[in-house]
Amino acid sequence: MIQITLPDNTTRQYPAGTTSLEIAASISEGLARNVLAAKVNDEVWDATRPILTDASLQLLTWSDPDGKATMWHSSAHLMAEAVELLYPGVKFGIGPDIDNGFYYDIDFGDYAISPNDLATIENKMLELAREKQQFVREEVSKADALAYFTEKNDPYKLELISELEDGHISLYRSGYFTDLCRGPHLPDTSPIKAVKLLNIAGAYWRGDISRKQLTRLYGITFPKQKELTDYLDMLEEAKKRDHRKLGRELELFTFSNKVGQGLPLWLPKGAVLREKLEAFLKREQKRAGYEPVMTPHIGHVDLYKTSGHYEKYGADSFQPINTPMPDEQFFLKPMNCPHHCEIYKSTPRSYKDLPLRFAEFGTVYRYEQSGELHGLTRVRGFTQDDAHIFCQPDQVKNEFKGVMDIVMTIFKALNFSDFTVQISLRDKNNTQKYIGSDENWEKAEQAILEVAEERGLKNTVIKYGEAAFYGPKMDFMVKDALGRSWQLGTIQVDYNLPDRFDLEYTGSDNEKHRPVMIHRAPFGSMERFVAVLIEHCAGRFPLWLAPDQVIILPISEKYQNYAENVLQLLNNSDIRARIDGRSEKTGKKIRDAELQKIPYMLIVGEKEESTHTVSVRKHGTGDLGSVSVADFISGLQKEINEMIN
RNA sequence: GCCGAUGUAGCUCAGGGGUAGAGCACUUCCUUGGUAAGGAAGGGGUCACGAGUUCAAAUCUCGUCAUUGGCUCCA
Repeated sequence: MIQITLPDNTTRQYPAGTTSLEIAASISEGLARNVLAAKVNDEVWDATRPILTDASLQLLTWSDPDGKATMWHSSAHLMAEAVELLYPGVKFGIGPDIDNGFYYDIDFGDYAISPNDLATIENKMLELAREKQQFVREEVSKADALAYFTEKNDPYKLELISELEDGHISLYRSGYFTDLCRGPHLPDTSPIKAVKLLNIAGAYWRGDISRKQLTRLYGITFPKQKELTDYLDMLEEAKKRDHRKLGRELELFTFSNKVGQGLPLWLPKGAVLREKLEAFLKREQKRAGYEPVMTPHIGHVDLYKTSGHYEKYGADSFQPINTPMPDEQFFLKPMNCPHHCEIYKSTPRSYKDLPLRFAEFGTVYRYEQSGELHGLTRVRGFTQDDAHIFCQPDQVKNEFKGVMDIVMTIFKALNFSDFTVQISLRDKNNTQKYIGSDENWEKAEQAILEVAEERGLKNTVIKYGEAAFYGPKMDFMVKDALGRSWQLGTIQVDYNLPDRFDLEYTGSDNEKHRPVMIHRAPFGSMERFVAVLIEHCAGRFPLWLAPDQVIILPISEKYQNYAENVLQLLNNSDIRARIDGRSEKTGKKIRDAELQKIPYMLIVGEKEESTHTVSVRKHGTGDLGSVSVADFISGLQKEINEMIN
């Protein structure tokens, strides 16, 4: 007999070799029907795999992330089976589950596959799923595995097997399909009730640009049709929030092929939005002891030779700007740090001067690959809300704390509550690939971890070996409407540039010391931040940011004068407002203002003019009744102050 | 950069070997109105660009450019 410990810490006895599925059945039949996989001693297993020793057991259903992952992984096999039946002879790469579904990389050979074919594959998958095909695990020797896939003529699988260790190879059979696979899988295909193949894309074999490009089919499955419908609705909703679409509709930004790919043009309303964000951060930075600096958009090639960027990125950058002088070259600046290092060097520094915090909204240019450009999130010219802190090693912790406070203030002001923090530390087993002393690394990493702890950050992920060669970092990732994680803010320690630029300060011991440099950008870039913000709030910006905060809607031309009086009062109080003076009915003006997502509409007609009031309508809410202009203004100001102070 | 898809009016799109259509937007006129679309008339397009096939190309073919879904990349 073996002893099984369940999540509630109760234990049960079963004969050795009992499966998780059988254990589930012994608890309740309903549970057994819903079991997709099981966590045995914290390892996800097939629910049909016999348990031979005492173990802790957690039964996994659709509500567990690991249960979903198992179902999607099995769905990838199911799709492969359908594809193999429909397109005999295709070769298979890999087919894992992902955050939202699964994919399979397939070499279709001479078959041409188009989005129109996806429905056929979906139907085949459903047909096969209904057969309740069992997933059967089979442990095989390396020789047998090689023999099987040689016989099947599947070169990609052979390559994968050749790298595996004998004795740790398993195959999974389901229906007509057998795949090299570690598992785990569903007991059978019956939970897969709804299938949607989402798109087709190219993907390099093993992610290697020099190798063959396979066709990647993306899909997702659900145990209920309703869940699929909801998921597809969610994707529709996400499409409506796409910042590229809203950017056009709300007249925030545009692109011109004549100006160039990936070079955004900010329209007046977008510029207001951006300026408000900048002003907000500038105020926070002033409070936190930053000093604004300004640097040019180009820099001499020697600057980037010193920084090391010339060697690393020179060939992939916008190419040098030549001058009438022979051999004189400048580069568009791809980052602000080298310029800021030179500012540091402009005068001798004492430990008493530190920390120094140089801040600049610096516009930089990077020649991103054309296929990578995407709306405002990936562009070739963008403005970083950059700052560089130069400090002593034992000041790192305090500076980190200060930066994190700024990031949190921003997230709070913009209602970003769904974010994660990623801390990237060095690989402790391979310290020689990092620049900087062990002592400083130790100090900085410790400081970052402590600050995260002290600030009570939830959702913190610590990644060892993810640090750049020049220092550990902390990134803030925010989820957008599609559930994609975007990296926004970043705080990064740098031991490299201070060395390369030979930065120094005189310590209390009257000796020269090397300062630590911290790069930080709470927004990341204005472009990316605005893009994520647009999708986050679906274009309904918080009042303090809205390009038009108020629109005045006169009932008819007779009230144009009164509308202008009201506008004047609003403008005098720094409220951004305009009048819709078109010869349209009020209903039409309201509709248009709602579509433009303007926070407040003020309807003015005879009644309002005679009583010096405005009839207030709030976006998305409706009629709020009449108030005096003065009361409206003070109410608005109060609302704004509560948001950003 | 690579693989696939797409490119028709400012926007969203229909059409399709015989020299272009709708809705919204825009202009003008009528209407002067009370909380999500008042009415009429009108202007606007070398159908991305360049070659080729054809009596004839916006439509078919090829190329280029751009957009787009991914991949790779992201100081």
